[in-house]
Amino acid sequence: MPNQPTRKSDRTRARILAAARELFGEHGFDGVSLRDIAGQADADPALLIRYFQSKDRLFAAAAEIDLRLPELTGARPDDVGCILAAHFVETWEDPRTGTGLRVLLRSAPTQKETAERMRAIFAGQVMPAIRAVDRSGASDWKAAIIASQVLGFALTRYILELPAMTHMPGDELARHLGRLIQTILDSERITDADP
Amino acid sequence: MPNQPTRKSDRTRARILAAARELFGEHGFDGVSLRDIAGQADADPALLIRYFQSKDRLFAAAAEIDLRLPELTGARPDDVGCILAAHFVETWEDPRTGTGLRVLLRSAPTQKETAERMRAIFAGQVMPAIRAVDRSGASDWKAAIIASQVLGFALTRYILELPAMTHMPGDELARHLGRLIQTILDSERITDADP
DNA sequence: GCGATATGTCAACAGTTGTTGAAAAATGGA
DNA sequence: TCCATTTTTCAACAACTGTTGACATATCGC
Repeated sequence: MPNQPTRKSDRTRARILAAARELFGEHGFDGVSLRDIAGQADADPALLIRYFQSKDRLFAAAAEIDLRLPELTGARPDDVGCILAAHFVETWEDPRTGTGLRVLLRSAPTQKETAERMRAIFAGQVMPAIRAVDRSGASDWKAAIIASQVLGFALTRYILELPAMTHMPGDELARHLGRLIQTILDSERITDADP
Repeated sequence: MPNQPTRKSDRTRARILAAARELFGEHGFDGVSLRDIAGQADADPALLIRYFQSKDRLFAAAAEIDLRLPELTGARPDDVGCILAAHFVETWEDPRTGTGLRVLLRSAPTQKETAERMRAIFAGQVMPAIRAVDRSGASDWKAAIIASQVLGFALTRYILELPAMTHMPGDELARHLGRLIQTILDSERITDADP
């Protein structure tokens, strides 16, 4: 039976992937061995290779994400910051999507390929979304600063876990971030003459 | 001769430390082996242990930093954001201080003790500095958000190296960041009634 | 029952890691 | 020169890594 709707191995494959996402998200690529993942998934280390070919490919599968940024073209310009911030908090708090993001952000600083993937996500998903709502000619620096804000919030709250950040309720966090994003979107390019 | 002004070994010790700072800052704790550092410092791997006892202690020595935040009590309130931002860019761009910061931020996501050290720096250096210039009762969340902004800038520019961030001139970066920090300092606490 | 295929287990490989202790070389004062 | 101390080198250790291939077990149509 080559391709039945649900094969026996698909469930263990999913178990392995779930364990990998959880451990990679908490300790990063180098902090987790295949035997660690195999132990958590109740599987043999050789199976991980059988199903995912290599540790890198397993990590790549665990780090697969889609930002699913909301459509912004129809939104009121003053609401864009709020919308983006709310979407950010939702995506990071929901384990189904947040775990993958944690995997990515946790390992990107020490894994060159992961950093490259984040750059690709920025160029392919974040920049187009900002361009769609920014009528000023050069919106690239706005996208970059917004990305730095969002990643700064994520880093301090979910990765470094600064107490002042983890203690903040999600909706308050969203309002702060929304305000800041809106500030960037509304601002003009800073020139040398600016104080 | 027990304690001459400059002993022979002090120079190789310094060479080892410099190599460690450079490599740890670029690849993180797990991405660098003692043999890598020894190779770069033209020394024997055993020497690193002899001088620093263990890899963890060597890393700790390489990650030793002091933010040296400027005295803000006398500054005009409207200038604080600009002052902090300028100090931030200087500290990160200067290799003497920037390398140590890179070591810290690169490894903090995967090294629990390094993350703990960053939390300590935040509590011991950043929060007091913000408290000194903020007259509103609760300035802790302001300090947390400012830290997230600063770390977001550092992460995207020096660690992930988003092109839109690395291409930005230092002074432009400082002006953007200064504006944002000032916005946070001037803002009031957000309540549920806030749109 | 049989045989084929899919699934899981086991032991072992070659390489790298941090760390150690003993031996060798360099250094400088007597 | 010889001696004592500092500085460096060398070889090896035990543990862990990703990965492999051979073997065992289960599953299911017939």
